[in-house]
Amino acid sequence: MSSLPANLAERLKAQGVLPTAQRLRIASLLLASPQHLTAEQILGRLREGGKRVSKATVYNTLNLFAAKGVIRQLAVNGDRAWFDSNTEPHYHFQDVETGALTDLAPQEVIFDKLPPPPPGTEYAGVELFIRLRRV
Amino acid sequence: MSSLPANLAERLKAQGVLPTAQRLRIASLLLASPQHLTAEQILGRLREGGKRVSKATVYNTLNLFAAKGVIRQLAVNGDRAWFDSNTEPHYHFQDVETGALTDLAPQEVIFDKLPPPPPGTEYAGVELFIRLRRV
DNA sequence: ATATGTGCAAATCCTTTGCATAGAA
DNA sequence: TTCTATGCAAAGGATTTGCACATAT
Repeated sequence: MSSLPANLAERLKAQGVLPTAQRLRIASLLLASPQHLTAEQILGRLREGGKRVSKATVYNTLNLFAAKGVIRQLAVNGDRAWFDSNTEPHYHFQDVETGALTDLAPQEVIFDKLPPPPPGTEYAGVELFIRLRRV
Repeated sequence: MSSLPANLAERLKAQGVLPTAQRLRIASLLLASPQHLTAEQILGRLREGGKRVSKATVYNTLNLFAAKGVIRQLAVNGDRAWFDSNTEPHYHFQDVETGALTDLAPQEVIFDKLPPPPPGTEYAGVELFIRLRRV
């Protein structure tokens, strides 16, 4: 419904990103479906696919995409960053052991009460992680 | 109300932590009040106070404390870990720019609906970060 | 005694950066 | 051309680890 490869270049341009070959490769990989990938995973998959992309470009591109709102960067585990292809408001389950993330549709979480932003501030986003342990 | 220095050794023992001199120093610093500190901040304050503690011991101790439930480790910003002296259920405001954390009392957030844990899993905790931007 | 903790420096892991080359406008 | 992107290797910063010495039971 959103980003067929053919539209990708347009989509990137619309979000202020010059659509180069490497950026299109990274975008088509990550935006193919709702998913959470690390930089290393993305680099690995590109190289499996025979694509030549440097680690620096992967990081540069992911940071650029996150800054332009093409993807969302999740800082969950402290150790490494996860990049989420879903930029719509939503929440996450997180496996305590592996750190793996699963999307939660926004309607699965309803807040009855949230604190107002303190004076001089405004909401910039709500991050909700429900940690799960296997039993 | 909770951990006067005199009780600290008992408290650590009760939670399965051998109360050594370094551990007591770190505990009395961090548990003195509800706060969020990084490992580097803790190391710095101990050394300002003329205490001799190695970086490795600070990290070892913080990890041990977190594993034993003496403190809570927050993985928010991706770059460095924050250690929270408050182990009671509660949530956080987070400054988007600095990453600084502020406690939210649990009664300030009320969930009307939360998803059930998927089969084979159970809740291990709920992390809620409300990101704030200065205006 | 015997197990556990501590300190130091080196090692590791993720991410960023400097700089020369390649590509886009 | 002129500006921006890419690749490579080196640098950077937080955290962990190996090992000898010190401390706890």
